[in-house]
Amino acid sequence: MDAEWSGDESKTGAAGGVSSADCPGSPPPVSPAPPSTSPAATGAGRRRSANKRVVTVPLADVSGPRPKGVGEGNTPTDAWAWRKYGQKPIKGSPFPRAYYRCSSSKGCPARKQVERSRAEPDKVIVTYSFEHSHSEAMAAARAQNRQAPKPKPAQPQPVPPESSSSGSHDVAAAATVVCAGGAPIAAETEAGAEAVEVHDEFRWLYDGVSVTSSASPPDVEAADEMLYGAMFFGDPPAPLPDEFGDVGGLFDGEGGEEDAMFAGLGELPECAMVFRRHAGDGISVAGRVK
DNA sequence: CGCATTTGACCAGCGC
DNA sequence: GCGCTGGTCAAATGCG
Repeated sequence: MDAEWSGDESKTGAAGGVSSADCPGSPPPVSPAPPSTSPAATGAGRRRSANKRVVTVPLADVSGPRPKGVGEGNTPTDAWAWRKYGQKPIKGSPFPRAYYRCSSSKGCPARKQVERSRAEPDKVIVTYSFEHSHSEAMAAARAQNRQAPKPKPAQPQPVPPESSSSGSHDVAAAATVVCAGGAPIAAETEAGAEAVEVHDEFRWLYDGVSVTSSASPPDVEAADEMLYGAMFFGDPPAPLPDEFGDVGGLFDGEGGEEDAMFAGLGELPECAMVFRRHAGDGISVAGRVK
């Protein structure tokens, strides 16, 4: 399913089976019964087996014009305020994974991971973990606080926080699953919010690797070019897109492919600050990771 | 001045 | 038991 709580996400190599979590067409039974926000995954207990909800979103949907000024995870449409606290290259995936935590409330355990689907570069996978321990209003207020001063509308879809049942809602529950074809399986009230939310989330994805392989829709490519033309499409002589396009398929396999993938990265001139460090990690993969 | 993002290092879980 | 990978923390830097 698109949204599902996976008890274990061990070394499945990034969003391993997530890719399959596309939109089969069935509405995400986002059961409001989230796994008790166990203390797991809290600093001390870095639990990878923590319950998580995986949501796949088509990049096409998020390739829209991102309002500048909006933080990575601090989206205008998302009532929740997310703060990026880490990013790491995932083995088996050409794309890094970004870690966000709810900044709306101090002790809010809500977290989410955003990564681009390796199988489907035109899709991104958002993994939600834990629920928010505060009301959405709080988040909204906070978010607005920072966005209000912004002269630019930057709000394609001002999702009224009230739309969603306030109170103790977990992002996961509100998580919306959008179909790959761009067909939003809109399920919850925050459907739009979720979809749009990703917009910002994926900024790094674009920055990291403008993967718009041939599989990605033209608009995506255009967006990439527009957004990162100077960074990737303008500087790098090598056709990265194709590279990753192949990579996507290569990854279906595994093992040696990784090397190939990283080898490709190595070709990247100075692609991206994101890769600046990935290069190190990634390249190390050939010999020693981390 | 405050907040968010970025980056490096460290820790812990999981697989072999 | 060892090694690998993922996840989180903390410090530094940049921007609003």
